[in-house]
Amino acid sequence: MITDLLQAAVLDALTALDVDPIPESVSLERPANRDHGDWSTNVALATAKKAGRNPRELGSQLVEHLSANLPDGVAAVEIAGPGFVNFRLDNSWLGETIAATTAAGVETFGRSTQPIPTKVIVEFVSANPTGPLHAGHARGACYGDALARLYEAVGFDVLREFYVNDRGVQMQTYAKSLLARKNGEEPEEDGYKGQYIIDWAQHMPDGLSIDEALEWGYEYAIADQTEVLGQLGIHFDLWFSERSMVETGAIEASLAELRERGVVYDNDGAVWLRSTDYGDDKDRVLVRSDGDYTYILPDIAYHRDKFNRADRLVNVWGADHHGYIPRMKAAMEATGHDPAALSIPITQMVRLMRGDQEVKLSKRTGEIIELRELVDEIGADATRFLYLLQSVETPQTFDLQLAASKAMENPVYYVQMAHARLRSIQNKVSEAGIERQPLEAVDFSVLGHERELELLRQLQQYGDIVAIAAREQSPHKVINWLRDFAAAVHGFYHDCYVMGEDIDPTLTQARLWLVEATRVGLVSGLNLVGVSAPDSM
RNA sequence: GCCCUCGUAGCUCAGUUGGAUAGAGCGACCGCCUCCUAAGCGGUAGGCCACAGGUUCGAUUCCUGUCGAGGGCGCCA
Repeated sequence: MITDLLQAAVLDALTALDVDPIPESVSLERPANRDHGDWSTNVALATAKKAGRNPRELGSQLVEHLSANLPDGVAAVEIAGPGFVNFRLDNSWLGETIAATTAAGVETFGRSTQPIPTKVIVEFVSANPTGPLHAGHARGACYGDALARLYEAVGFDVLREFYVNDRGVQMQTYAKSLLARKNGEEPEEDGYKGQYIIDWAQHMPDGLSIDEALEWGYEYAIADQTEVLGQLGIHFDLWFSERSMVETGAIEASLAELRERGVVYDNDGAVWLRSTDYGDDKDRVLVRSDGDYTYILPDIAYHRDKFNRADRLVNVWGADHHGYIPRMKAAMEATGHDPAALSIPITQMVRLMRGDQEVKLSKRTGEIIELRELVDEIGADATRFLYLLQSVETPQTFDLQLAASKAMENPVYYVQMAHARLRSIQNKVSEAGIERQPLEAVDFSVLGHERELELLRQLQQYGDIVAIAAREQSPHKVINWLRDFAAAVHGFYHDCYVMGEDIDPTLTQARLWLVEATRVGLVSGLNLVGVSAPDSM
């Protein structure tokens, strides 16, 4: 890697200049402004004070030393600003980047080649099995799956899990509501009143008992949720049943363990977790005075189970659950687990708009918009891409009109069109009877157009972007890269013709390889966010 | 009242462990098709990075406070 080379060269120079102390690491970054070269280090600024030197002066000395001993691939070293040292590369990296990218291919480009022996469980969606998924679940669904893909890309061993709250009063209520509708009656006061209950009840067999209705409704809801998630290309490795932990005794085992650790106590006939000892603002009831569990005890049991199977846990929760993070972390600490091994990204709320108009309810049912309606209206690719468009930490405004638009103003079409154009070039060239020659036979020194350089610069950055996106749990960074990269593709497409009367065959070959490398990058990025790369549009 | 998240262009949002002149898309205005899809490309205008302090060579970024927005504070899940 060029960065290793540069770091070593800078450290050598610092030693030669008797800088003391020598910094532990030399940070290299890509300057935002291209006039500042290809790579830049602030090492002179960072070390000057400790070493009792003037930053700008130290920088100049570094430049002098480095210029006299130019590292391979470096064309020039310059001093700038308060003491930045900037590196300008020669053009040898162009061909190298193309070769590396195409050799890696879409499956491995930008991804870690070495598996990390760490098991990560990403739990997301985890909606109640009492109805269809609605639009509010979409952000967590798209985010959770993209996060899982990112973790896989950097080498983790990843499991996707859906925690099914199939125990508790809501299941009874759900079953009663189904039965009521089956009999043509209104559900009781606090029952489920949605249109979907009426629709689903019609499919339910006659004469079911409440337990049978519960089982039937449970299966039906899970099947429905699985289907719509499948439309989005989201599949879970495990649908973990809360109820199963009653049967296996896992819940009682967890409670016994908590008692053993002395972190629970009895009061008012209930069993309490002493969570205030671990940073929570209140102690929490684990077992109610009527003997039933609150949600938190099964939750603890579930996390205990997960920690037995994995090293790191990631729970994707909606903003309405953020208040539960402290108690969950407290519970983990109380059970002897490292709270830092559990991370809980929160997805902020989404406002659905149709143009200027806020969309609160479904036109069809007059109720909360189902995820299925959303996917039917705008498609799976747009749903995934647009929900990932921005950081989940910030509330999102989602415009359905824009999402359904088949014009370039729609970011997902803009990016997919970039891929279609690359394919189009390849097809045209192929139709003209031109074959891409072996890499070794191609002269990449003919490349150098600003559009070409921009594509290659972005390809070079992609691996870093993936690593940062995974580390920061921010798939939207991949989306941003894709948008920038697509812009570079459209610019190249516009200004740099691959084939034509006035295009030298040597240039055609070099650009043909560049097109393929670019395509690999684009497809790899789209795969990471679960969006398709169509060959034509 | 307490807790969490957030506040950047007219709108929707980026901003990579604190770096150089804060970016992109949309909208507005102005250009570019004899040529692999103009479903595109280029340019111009548009900013007190909510506000006030602090930390330091340097703060949109870190800390504190104020104001504003959203969410949460059950023996519901």
